[in-house]
Amino acid sequence: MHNHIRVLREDKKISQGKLAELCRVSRQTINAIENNKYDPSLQLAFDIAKNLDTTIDWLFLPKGGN
Amino acid sequence: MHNHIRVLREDKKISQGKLAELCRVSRQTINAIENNKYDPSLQLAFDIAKNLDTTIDWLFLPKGGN
DNA sequence: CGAATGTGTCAAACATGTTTTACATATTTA
DNA sequence: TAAATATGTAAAACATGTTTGACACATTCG
Repeated sequence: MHNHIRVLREDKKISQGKLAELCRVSRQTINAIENNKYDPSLQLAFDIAKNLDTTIDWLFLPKGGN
Repeated sequence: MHNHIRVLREDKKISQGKLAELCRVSRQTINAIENNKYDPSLQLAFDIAKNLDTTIDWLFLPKGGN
């Protein structure tokens, strides 16, 4: 699963730590997701999308196409 | 997290077992998700949405609004 | 330069999602 | 009515996601 978090986050000029705080998760979690270490939970995916003013369907590109 | 899986699945007249097979997970997984025992992984959420011809953002209603 | 901020990473512990096997009960259909 | 199909549920094992604390390195800013 690929995602567009980093670009959008940098567009909004907020740090991984700030996004983590907005989503109420640790900074390591955001970092791991941006670097494709693992996928976020569905709830966290919604939180990230919301805080980056977009939708899950736009932010994430599932394996196997959608 | 609430979801509209059951209605959509019944609209398409497929069983939990059939949807499970299409999504390549066990029937118990689909059953647990329909009955809000836990949320699917992000990848599985995409697979379910795809097989029900809809989007994650339409299918799932995250806790805390979106 | 030195301090502060941002990013990458690691390990251990803990939380959540998924499979398998199994059984009970209901609903449909031959 | 009997057989087949569909659903709910449970426990154990296993896989994945998340936290905490820690450290390294780079970049920015006073």
